[in-house]
Amino acid sequence: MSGWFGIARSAVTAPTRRRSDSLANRARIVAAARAVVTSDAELNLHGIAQQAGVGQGTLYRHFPTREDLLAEVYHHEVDELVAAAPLLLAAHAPAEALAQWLDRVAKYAAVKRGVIAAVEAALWQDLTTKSLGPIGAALTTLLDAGKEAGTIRADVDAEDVILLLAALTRIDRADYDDRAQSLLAIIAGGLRQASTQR
Amino acid sequence: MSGWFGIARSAVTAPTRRRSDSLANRARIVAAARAVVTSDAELNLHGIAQQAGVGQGTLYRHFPTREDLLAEVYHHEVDELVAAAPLLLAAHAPAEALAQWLDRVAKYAAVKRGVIAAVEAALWQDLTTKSLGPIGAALTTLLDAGKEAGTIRADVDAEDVILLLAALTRIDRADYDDRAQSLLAIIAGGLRQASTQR
DNA sequence: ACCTGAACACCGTTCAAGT
DNA sequence: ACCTGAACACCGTTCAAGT
Repeated sequence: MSGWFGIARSAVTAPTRRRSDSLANRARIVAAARAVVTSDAELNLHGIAQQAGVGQGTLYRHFPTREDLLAEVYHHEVDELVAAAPLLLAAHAPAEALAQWLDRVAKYAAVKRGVIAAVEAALWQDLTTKSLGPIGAALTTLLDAGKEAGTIRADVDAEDVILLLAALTRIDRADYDDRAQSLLAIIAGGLRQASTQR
Repeated sequence: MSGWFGIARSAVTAPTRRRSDSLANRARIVAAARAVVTSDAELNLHGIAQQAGVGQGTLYRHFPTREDLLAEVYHHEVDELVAAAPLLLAAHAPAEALAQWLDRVAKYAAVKRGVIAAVEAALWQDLTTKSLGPIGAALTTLLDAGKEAGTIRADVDAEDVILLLAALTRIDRADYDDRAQSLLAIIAGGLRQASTQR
């Protein structure tokens, strides 16, 4: 279910058998990063390496960019979002399914701001590869269904939505709930095809 | 015309008479920053100080944060945007005026990405002061007119729009024109009150 | 009153040496 | 094959000394 689209999550794990210390280090790095991100905020790479008890070089070997690390930390959250798309589509009309999916993204983002960063990271990672990545694919599914139904604008794509979603990151923690809802309402509304209008 | 709303642009220029070398330094710093921003990108503060021929401390004295500096560099652009709002409102229906104003923002952003950063900076600067700043005021004027006419959602405000506009910064230079238009269409559409719909 | 620039702190990145 | 950690580069920020 989580591998709903056949895209490799991380090319870092090579086909060759890996040494056990390497795997252990990788796990400790991810655990340390998750702890930092979950607690308050701001992960700095030196600190992560130290808390994980590995050298900086080791961190780099496993995760060349901060995005790679974040993507791994939010592995599960991303999977859940990806899995939710077809389920929502089965239960609701496309435009409504999309709105609910966006809502779910906002909920994740409320708990952990990094989720959005990870969502972005997942996209940027793959943008060079021309493929959009699992999150992009999930979004595309939702958008396409709506376009076919005539309730979503034909001239928008997943990248548009992800770019706009990045705004959630900048909201002040204090008034996140209200403002996130505002932004999502604007985005969801803007994606709708005003077929009955005018 | 530019001071259409009685908000001081910069509190750095104190009421007391300033020394001429101070003024000259300030001008040179702004000129250097403008040159850097206009040419390609990435302004680093050490470099600006060096190109301006002043010490780092001097740069700091004049512009405590990078945002302060950017805001000054884009002084004129911000003024023009602010001045455009009432003119557009006089010539078009509110929702249309808003759409055109957003379009103008995108045009500025196309030439110089920093404009958006400055727009954001201008807002963030003043967010602590509770006032929204000139750009926020201009946007509020546009939104309010639309709300009164019943063509703009009543539950959105200037900060929502500015948060979403920040997405323009992240667009790849290569496909800026197309994608900026997409994003603006979504934003403008999402701000509209779907009064005739449903 | 304002300026200079050495110095500090922080953080991402690399690489020679180790096992 | 993988790891370590000193070292480098970069950049924002501060501050003692100068005029």
